[in-house]
Amino acid sequence: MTITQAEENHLKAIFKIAEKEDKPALTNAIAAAMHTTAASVTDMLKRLADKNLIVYEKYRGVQLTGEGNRIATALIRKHRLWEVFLTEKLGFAWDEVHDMAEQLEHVQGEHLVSRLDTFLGHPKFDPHGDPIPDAEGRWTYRKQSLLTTLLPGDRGAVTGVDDHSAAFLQYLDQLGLGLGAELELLERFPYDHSVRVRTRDGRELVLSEKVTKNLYLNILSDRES
Amino acid sequence: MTITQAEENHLKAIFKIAEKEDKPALTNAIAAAMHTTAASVTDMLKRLADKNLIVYEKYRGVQLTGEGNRIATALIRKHRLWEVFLTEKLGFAWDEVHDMAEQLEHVQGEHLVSRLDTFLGHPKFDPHGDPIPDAEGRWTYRKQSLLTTLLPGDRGAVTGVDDHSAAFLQYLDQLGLGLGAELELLERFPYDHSVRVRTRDGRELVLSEKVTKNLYLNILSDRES
DNA sequence: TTTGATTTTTAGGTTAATCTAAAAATATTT
DNA sequence: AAATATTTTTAGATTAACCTAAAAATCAAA
Repeated sequence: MTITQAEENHLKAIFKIAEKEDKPALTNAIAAAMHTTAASVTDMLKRLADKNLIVYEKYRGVQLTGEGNRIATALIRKHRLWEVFLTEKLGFAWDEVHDMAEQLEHVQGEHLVSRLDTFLGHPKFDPHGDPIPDAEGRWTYRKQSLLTTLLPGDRGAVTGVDDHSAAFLQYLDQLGLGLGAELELLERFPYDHSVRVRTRDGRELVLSEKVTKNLYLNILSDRES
Repeated sequence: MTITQAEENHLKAIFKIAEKEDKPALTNAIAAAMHTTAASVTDMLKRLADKNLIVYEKYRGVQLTGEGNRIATALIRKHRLWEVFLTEKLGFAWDEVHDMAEQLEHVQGEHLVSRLDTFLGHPKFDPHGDPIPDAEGRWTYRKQSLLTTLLPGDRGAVTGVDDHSAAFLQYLDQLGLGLGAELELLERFPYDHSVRVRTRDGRELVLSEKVTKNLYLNILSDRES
């Protein structure tokens, strides 16, 4: 049975929504993610259900079957590996690679993914810090916390972002807060939930709530006090 | 104006047919190259003519316009650069890369081709010895002759193939006649147009007409006699 | 718990890209 | 130059993937 690109993309969207919200994906949510309409999604859901890639109950949302899950995971794996290629090998910035990876992930070829993986040195995370599932679909987990959850004195290194927009990624670049950047939380401002931090090179920055809610860090040690 | 993948593929087929036959491409020839039907091609030709990518005269065949030519050339450039990537970087054999490159050539992205080109070191030929046009669409020419045209005593190095089938490429691998392999023509057999050659490492091979008609070499020196 | 709002589905298109079968044009051969 | 063969086009379908507008189902709230 052949799976089209549009079908693959819908499976990926369903996977991501179900993962984030931890419940069946709803038609509207999928439509928003795919930039299409609810009617188009309903159409597609029927097709995916016919192919046993999802379990679809009218008006109740959808869940991936084992096979649907496998396909979505493989697609995410390919997407993220190509993102690593584009940044590491071709020198693109982390805010430029999404659209290209979106196309590259659909390229089919015996051994293509595994050879790409080997060529890249079996990376575990993509340029945005998102984990890359292995060939068997296993995920690498790690402790990371939103910057909102840190307390004054806590230090951490940037491990990922929640907002993947080019605007946010470029802003982080401007601030010198790429993946791996270390910072210490100096102060929290309850008024607007902004925070003051100190970077490794001694710069002090004030980060808005919008930033702190979208930045993940792994905590390096307890607060110094 | 958007150009679809199917349209791009037809332009490429038209380019290759017109180049090889040195005259307008005919409907049937395009259909054969695209593995579709004459009726489908006629349909597509109308669409391409509407977009001013070809000059189409009913029953008379088609030629590319300047813009059509530009698109076809860019596509061939991308295809061949990706083939270099797949062989040089991912370790695929020259008979395995065509189908993947066929998909990769359609991936769109600002600077993607130029960065790939740079990453690969601006290769001038693909893994089959076919020239890679530069960013401005300029081709690299070089002298090469079909093995059929060599005379006893002539020596040459393999520069390319006419038949790109996996079967032929694999057979050449078996014979140790990859790109760059050197050989000397020892003897021609008029009966079946086969030839006897000696390879660099002293092996003697008899090559059928089917092989000699599909193998290009650059002649290294005049015959020794 | 009925009413109003929201979400989802259905009904009925559209477009690109294909197809087959039949008609028309061109080419070939006697 | 007719007759025949071949090629090409037209006519009419089909399928995937979308769309809008209207109907139906579910949810929220007075």
